[in-house]
Amino acid sequence: MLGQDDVDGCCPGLLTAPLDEAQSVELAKVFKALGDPIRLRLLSMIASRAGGEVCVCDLTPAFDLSQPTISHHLKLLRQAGLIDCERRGTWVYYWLLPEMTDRLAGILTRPAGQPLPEPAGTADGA
Amino acid sequence: MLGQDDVDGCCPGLLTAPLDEAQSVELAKVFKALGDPIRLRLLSMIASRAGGEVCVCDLTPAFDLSQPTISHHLKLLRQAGLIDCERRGTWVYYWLLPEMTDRLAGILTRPAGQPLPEPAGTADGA
DNA sequence: AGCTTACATTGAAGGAGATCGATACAGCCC
DNA sequence: GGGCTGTATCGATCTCCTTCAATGTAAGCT
Repeated sequence: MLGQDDVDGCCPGLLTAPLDEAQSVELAKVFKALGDPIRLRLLSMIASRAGGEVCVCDLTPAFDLSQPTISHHLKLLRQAGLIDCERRGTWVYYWLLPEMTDRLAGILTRPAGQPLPEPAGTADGA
Repeated sequence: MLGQDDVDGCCPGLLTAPLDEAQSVELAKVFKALGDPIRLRLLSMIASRAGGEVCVCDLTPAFDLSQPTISHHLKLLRQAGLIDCERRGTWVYYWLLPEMTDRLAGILTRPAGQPLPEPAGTADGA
């Protein structure tokens, strides 16, 4: 999933070559998961946790939303491959899957040797 | 916009500290703009263009969608701060705003000195 | 077993987003 | 000016997403 082909090449990049249709669909799923304030806050709370994992019981009360809603958002983040979870007794713990965020960061990073010209009509423009 | 406070600190990070509500709302807008296959392909076509800019007339025929739909997606990408455009005669040219993608990449990059433990029950777990 | 707590799933309601046809606007050409 | 081409906006429709209350499931406790 998510353009595994590219990973072979080490530096895929949304920004260096046009994405094909299948890649864009896979990538969009992950970005869509990040495209919600609640999920972003959930992810940041999980990722920034010292021990590396957070109990749902610590996440839910931080929001003004019902418990099923939080559970739903966590599910979407998990389906996007951004986090994973494990039940431990009564509680469920979530943690970040840094592989995915690393991949996204790489996809959004342009290789150094590719400066953008300034086409905004200031240099050679009109 | 988009957590300008953080930029001062140089390494904001979704992954190092919990996002506050306002930050998450701003960030979510940008990720939401990326959360669509069409917009991802548009962005990659624009960003990977050699000259740094693309004419809409080169973008529209690459998709099986109507011209207003492509225009709409370009507008969303522009409102997200990911691209900008300029009319030049009859045609309109779009280009990437690398500041935004750089910022996103930074936000998704964890500082080196913060290895994640593996809580998945393989080490000390059950 | 029965009760209680923690979390997930289901089903429904409301709102937001994607898409299109029609139309408006901007600039070129005759 | 009149017609033509390229692009944006408008309005409507349809689908998807967010949210909740209700319910189901898993685990601990008495």
